[in-house]
Amino acid sequence: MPVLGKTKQDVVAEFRTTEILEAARRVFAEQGFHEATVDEIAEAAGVAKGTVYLYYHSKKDIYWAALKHGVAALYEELKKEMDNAGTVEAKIHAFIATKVYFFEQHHDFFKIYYSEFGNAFAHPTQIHEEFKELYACQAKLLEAALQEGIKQKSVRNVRRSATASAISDITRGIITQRLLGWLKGNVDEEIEFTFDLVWKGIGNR
Amino acid sequence: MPVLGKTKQDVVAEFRTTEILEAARRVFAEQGFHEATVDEIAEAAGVAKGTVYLYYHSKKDIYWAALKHGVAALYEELKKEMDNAGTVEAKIHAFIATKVYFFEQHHDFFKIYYSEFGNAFAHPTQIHEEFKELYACQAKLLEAALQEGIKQKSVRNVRRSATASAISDITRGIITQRLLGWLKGNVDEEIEFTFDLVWKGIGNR
Amino acid sequence: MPVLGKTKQDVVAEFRTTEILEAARRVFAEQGFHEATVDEIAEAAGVAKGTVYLYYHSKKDIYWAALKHGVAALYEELKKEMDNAGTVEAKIHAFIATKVYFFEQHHDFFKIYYSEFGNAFAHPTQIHEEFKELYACQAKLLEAALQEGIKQKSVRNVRRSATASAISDITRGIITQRLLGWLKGNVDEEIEFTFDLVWKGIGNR
Amino acid sequence: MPVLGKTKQDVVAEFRTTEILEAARRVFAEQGFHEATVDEIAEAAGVAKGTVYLYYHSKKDIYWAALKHGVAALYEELKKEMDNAGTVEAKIHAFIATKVYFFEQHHDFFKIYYSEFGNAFAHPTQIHEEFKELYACQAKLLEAALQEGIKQKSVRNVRRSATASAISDITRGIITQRLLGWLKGNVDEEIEFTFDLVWKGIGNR
DNA sequence: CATGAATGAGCTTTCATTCAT
DNA sequence: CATGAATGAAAGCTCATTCAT
Repeated sequence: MPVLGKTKQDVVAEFRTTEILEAARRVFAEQGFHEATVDEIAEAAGVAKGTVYLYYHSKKDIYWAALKHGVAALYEELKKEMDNAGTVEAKIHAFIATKVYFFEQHHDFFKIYYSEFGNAFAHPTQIHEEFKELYACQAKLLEAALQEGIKQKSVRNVRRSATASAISDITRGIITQRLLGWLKGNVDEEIEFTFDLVWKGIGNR
Repeated sequence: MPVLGKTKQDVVAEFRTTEILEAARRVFAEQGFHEATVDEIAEAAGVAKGTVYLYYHSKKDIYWAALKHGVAALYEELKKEMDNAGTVEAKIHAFIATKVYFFEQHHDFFKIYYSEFGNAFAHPTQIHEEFKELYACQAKLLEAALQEGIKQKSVRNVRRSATASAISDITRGIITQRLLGWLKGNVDEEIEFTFDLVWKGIGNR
Repeated sequence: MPVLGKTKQDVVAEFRTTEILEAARRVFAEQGFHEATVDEIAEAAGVAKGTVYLYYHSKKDIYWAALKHGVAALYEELKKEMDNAGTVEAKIHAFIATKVYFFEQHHDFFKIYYSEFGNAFAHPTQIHEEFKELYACQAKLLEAALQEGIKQKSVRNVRRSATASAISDITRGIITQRLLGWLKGNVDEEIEFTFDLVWKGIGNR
Repeated sequence: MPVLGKTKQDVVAEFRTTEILEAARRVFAEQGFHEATVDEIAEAAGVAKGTVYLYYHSKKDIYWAALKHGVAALYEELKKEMDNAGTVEAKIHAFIATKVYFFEQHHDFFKIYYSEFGNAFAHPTQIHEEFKELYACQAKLLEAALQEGIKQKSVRNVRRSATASAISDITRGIITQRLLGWLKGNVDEEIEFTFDLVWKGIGNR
């Protein structure tokens, strides 16, 4: 029966997993972790509550899976776009633009992503260790670009780690404000402005 | 009986209020809003559960009071330090330094402060409108400094609002990383580095 | 100091007791026993909560005192009016009329009085034994009148106890309906109608 | 799977609903609405507390359901018996007898039923509006009979509404006294006596 | 006597999780 | 595999009662 490495059951299982994960993202984003109920997630996924527990051990598990899934997707996109960019300048621009665009398209996910930072303080459990690692991967992309720029003298000899964080923070700031409705206007303008600020801050001369 | 405007009862009431508020800050910081129980707060404050409700109407009330109290204190300090600073450059430096120092001394509060942003997305209720306003006051301090700088030509003609946010975001980033233990080292160095980055980014020439 | 058998303290105590009792009647009538709080009663009486407990042992105590006080007053009035009435017919008329008038003037009390019957089923404790006795006194007034009527042959040889109850029940029915607003109109008409019904029912020929 | 219009689940659900309702009736009757706890009802029904909430939204809901259920059953019986009675005299006799018998068999329910009147004064909320309507249905049965009697001249031209209430009140009085243990004896005698009183009161000549 | 701050038992309701079908 | 009825621990909040002042 198993053909091409995937049985019919595997396919169904994958389908269910994805279905539930996407439902979870929507629900968690709308309600937050605590206000969301497993019932709601199940309903949104079109399955019974018990079925959810066949694929995930607990509510926290679902949350963590949704978070991980999104972070991985973001990372993939960031990596792809930065690799495609030729110059260091272009790479940093790509980082900012890609992240902003990504979250513009996944508001739901950003809410989860962001609030995880908040929770990370509260419960520095193992779950957050993993989150930290995923987050660190993103930073490494930026750090590598900065390193390259410093070598080429196009970037001042800034502390890479701290600078990478700063860029991430500003970028997140833009998204935050757009989601809260404090910043309404053209996204591209926002991106250009931010990049300009950053580049002036770190560029040589 | 009432001497100096304060009766003994006023003193006790104030004592209790403060006691509970500080306990709440600790507990909320450790556990987050939802995980924290009123029982825990009461115990931490050394009073019975019912007593907590004599001074605050609900769990949310306590949380909001703790948040407001801290934000107000931060604002006062920011205002004082920025007013004392002579030049625009000094004002912006003061903003960054004061905020970092403040949270270095009030880790508990930062956790609450920060996670409030996370919640703000999920439930844009009235409580968050008020939070937004308090937060906006901080931004105004920075915007005013930037405006002055632009007039004096010491600052490029950047968009004040967005720039103010960017500065706030970077600053918060530093604190975040220090709290998460991702950034261990001399605070002052961190501050100088950040200020340098910012000033290079926005300064003329 | 004690003059005329009453010290100043006795006077104050009596004043407090009455004050609290009347406040209790109002509050219990408005909110029912369980919804009413001792705080409300104290406030309505213009004293502190602790003071209430100086004069009554418990919330139930207050309730019971309010009930007893009212029932006693009603009994006094019934007895007076029935004694003043010359004929048996007049006595029975007086019973109905006096009771209706009494409750017209003491709506508050009726609510308490009435609901006590409801509670009497639920908790046939000692408190209700006493209530039963007080209630029985009223019945005896009627039974005596009926007995007299039977002797004089103006009343059929009905079973006195059951008939007395029936008269009480109809009378209470009128008041109930007036309080619930199901019966709006002239009270006197209502009384006459009821008396007519009763007298036809029990009268000879 | 669904056979005869009822699936197995429907049967179970109906069973639970009934089970809980009957348990509720017992507990409410014994303790009264406020003293009764949902825990007790659950235990009496042999289910966990959470299960109760699967079938009823709130404690009030359960109470109201129990009340409605009983009132409806009483109405059905009254209607059936009165319809079966040929003469007006028989109809009125049927009303009294049926009501007394019904409550003799459902003491629990009477306690709830009765105390609802008490509560109706205190909180004239929507729930009591509905109760009033159900109660009014009973009155209409009697009024119709009286109307017929008046037409046939077997009944004096009494005010139907007030008379119907009076009959209800006396009937309730009998039950009350039997439940309180103030009246021990043959039920039928009691019924006959009451009917006699009523019929003498309203009958022509 | 009078006060009212403090207490803590007790209540309703929710919901993550389990498991028999 | 899928279901959803059943569970029961846990939490926020109230309020009768006490007692130090």
